[in-house]
Amino acid sequence: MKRIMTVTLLQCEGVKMSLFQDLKLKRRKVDSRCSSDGESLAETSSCSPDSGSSGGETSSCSPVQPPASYLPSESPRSSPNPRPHIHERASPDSAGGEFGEVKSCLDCGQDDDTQDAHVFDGGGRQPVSSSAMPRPSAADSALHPVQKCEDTDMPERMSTTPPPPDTSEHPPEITSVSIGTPLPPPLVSLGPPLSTMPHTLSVSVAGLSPGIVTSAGLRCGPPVSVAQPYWGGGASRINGMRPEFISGGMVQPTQSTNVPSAAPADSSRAGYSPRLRTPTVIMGEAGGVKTMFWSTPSETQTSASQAQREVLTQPATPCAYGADTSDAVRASVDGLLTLGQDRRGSPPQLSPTSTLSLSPAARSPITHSARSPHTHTPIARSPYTVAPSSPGYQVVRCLGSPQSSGDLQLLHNTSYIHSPTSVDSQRHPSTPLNMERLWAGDRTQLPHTQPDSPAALNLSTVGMWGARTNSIESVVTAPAQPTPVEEDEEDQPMICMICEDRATGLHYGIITCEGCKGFFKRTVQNKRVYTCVADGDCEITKAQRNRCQYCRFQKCLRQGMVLAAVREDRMPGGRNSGAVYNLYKVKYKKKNKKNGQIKQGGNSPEKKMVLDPLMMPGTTSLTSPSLPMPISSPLTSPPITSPIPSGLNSGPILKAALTNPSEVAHFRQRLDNTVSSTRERTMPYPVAQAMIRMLIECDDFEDIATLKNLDDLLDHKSDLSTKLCQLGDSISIKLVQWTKRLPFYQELPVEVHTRLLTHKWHELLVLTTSAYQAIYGLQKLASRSSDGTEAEFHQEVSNNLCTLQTCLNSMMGRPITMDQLRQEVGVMVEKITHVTLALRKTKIQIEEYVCLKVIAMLNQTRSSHKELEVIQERYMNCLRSFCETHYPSQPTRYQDLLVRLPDIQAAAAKLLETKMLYVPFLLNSTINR
DNA sequence: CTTCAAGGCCAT
DNA sequence: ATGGCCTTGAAG
Repeated sequence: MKRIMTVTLLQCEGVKMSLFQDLKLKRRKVDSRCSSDGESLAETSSCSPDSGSSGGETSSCSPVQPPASYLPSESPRSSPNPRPHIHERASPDSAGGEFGEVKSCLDCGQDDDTQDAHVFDGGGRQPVSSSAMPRPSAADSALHPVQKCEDTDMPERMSTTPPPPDTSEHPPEITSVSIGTPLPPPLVSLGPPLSTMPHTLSVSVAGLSPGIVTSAGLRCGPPVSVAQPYWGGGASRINGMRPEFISGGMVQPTQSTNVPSAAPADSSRAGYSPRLRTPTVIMGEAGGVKTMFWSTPSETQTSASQAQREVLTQPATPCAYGADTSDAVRASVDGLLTLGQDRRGSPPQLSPTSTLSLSPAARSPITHSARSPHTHTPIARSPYTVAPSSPGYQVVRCLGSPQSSGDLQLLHNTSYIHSPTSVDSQRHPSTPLNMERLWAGDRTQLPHTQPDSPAALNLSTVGMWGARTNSIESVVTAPAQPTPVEEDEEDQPMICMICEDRATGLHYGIITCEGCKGFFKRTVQNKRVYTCVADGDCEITKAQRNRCQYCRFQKCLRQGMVLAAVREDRMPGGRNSGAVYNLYKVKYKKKNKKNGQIKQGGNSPEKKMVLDPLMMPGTTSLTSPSLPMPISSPLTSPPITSPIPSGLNSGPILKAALTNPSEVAHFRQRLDNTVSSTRERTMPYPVAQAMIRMLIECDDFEDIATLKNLDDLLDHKSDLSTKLCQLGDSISIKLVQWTKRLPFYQELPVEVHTRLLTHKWHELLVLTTSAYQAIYGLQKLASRSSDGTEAEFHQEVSNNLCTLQTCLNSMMGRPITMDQLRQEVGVMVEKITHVTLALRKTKIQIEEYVCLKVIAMLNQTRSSHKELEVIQERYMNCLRSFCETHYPSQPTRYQDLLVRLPDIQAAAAKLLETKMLYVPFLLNSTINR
């Protein structure tokens, strides 16, 4: 409680809520443990009737059945305060919302809903509500990091916003970066030193005019000078944001040679001339709002410093976080976007080379000529696009939330679904399921890592849904010929994916009947143990489903039913936590026949199932109006002959199951016929190899994953906030540089890159650092084998915490107890370690890492962007090609890698939550010590 | 408000 | 033990 109170002083509602949720979660975990224990006890003491069953229950156990647990139905419900469902893993999005959640004006606190619309509306337009956007001048900012309030002239400033720069001559550049990292409340308990982790780390990386390799010196923005004051009671925070969160080139360049951005700390003193108006990138997270955006030069700096000036002069408020912070963020965005970066409308005339030669990117050992922009595969011409029906595509589509961990598992399982015939589809040899071990916690025998926590879910279902979507899309894209399936989709009953009985909805992740739903629930709740008297491949149909519980349950798992969806606390009603529910939540999205027509001109009504919260229409790239030509069209290749990865797509079947049960068998047959042809659609390895090579060249792996100035960071005698600012600068700069070097950089508008980095930078961070640890960490720990066991995990976590403790002790100059550490960063370290170990176990290669990184970045959470999908598919195909070529004996390697993305998201979310961005770097950097 | 996926009830 | 039907309650 004390903690809550303390934090409340610093937080706005969003943050407070987060903390409360956190506490509730912890409480719930305790409860769950109790419940579990109680259940176990009950287990051993009685041979249970069904849960909550009052009468008529026999006490007979199921075959070879140990006593099943029995939790009196009234036990959890009799509680006056039933345990609420806590979202185990708050998604980054849900944590604080996106820009759209910003409610009030940065300066006056007035509501300003109008800002939402133009945050990322393509750029180039003047935000109607931009009057709220402070527009500091770069020079002012540089000279007067803290200035008086001048918010009264805001409207005027806005009205005088210069027109968008001529992008044909000077395309927007990413040269200035800020990382906003609001002080994490939990850090309060770690004491002042850590609390000096600045809200915002900023850096301006100036660039000269295109084509000129400039002094890419970095300037660590105001953070250094203003960091400290802002922590004291938040007096100097404006809306919870440190002023420097808006930054821009501010200082005169002190040199004209390249300054290695690899050492931002060293180069941070280098400044830039105000005349070198460069775009600003603001990246970070404030009050739950992730921020990262950049803008064109002049305005950026002007608005940045202006904003900073005003931010600094805002009256202190005890409620400095949350929406207000978001205001600042959005205000900045507005201001930045005011500059007009609509490259969509006016394609950049400059070569990417000239663009890339700007800023610190120029210091890259990689010459841009080596990555000629001309080698970029045009979006619309890429012949190597992954069909939305592909497993990887579906997997990634489902990665919107960090909770989607286990969801991908079905990618492996679906091979079963892919079986040739109706009968075969249910009968298959499989690894025997040891249910005793399963209930004891051994989830390894589950169809590829079905998660055992609510936070990690089974994606299989999602994948199938996605496939179904594809199927629907296939129909949709043939507007003139709506199929019968489409026509009476709504009237058709659903069929159970387990027994083909009439389904009643989505249960525990898949479409099932009430019977299979109940069966699965009882089995899990009571931890029943079944055995099969035959050979474990009994056919499960409506008529025979009760003949073999073992095979029925096995099929439940195989088809993707999620263990974690069965609530431990038996809380009725409501929705599952996002951690569980989002993974398989599906929605029908009916588009208005007239207004919601398919972009491509489809005339038929579209009934589309999308994954929520991704809310991605999931349409194929062909539906993108911006694409001059179709990429891979279901029209040209009917649904059934479309590239369906072998054994990995049950979409058509599910689609049929949901819409027209009579077609199920037919679909199965047709699916089977196409299985053999899927490989032929794989991207030729030489092509993939070339593309991967380009990615590797883009990625200065070690540079981005480690700290060059670790010793300096660990020296507590120097200003910690400065060092952290520098670290933040370094991170953001490297990410921006990486983005700009990407082969497809020019294929997307700047605002899209902005959005991507805004939402993904922390995931990229986790992936990079974890992959680095996975690849190089073990080399340093030669004695340790990577067996992926629990013991190894705990050992690794423990080691990492020790490492952190040592580092923090050194950084802060005072001891931090392990308890403190565990409390504040324990979960985060665990999650990161989990990712690291998983990647290590897979023995991830750098080729795979670079592909994953791009895939992760391009993964969309809410909106749909066809170009992104196309590019993402391209690299997914690359990855698959690489995996298939180099690891033919590991048919699931591709999926194994993709399934790490949800874990990465989860870890990244936690990283954001703790705001201790330096942690993974500390862990990485110590590898070499 | 509606939706819908949880859990519960209880006849079989 | 099963499964049809009901209640619940978070999410939208």
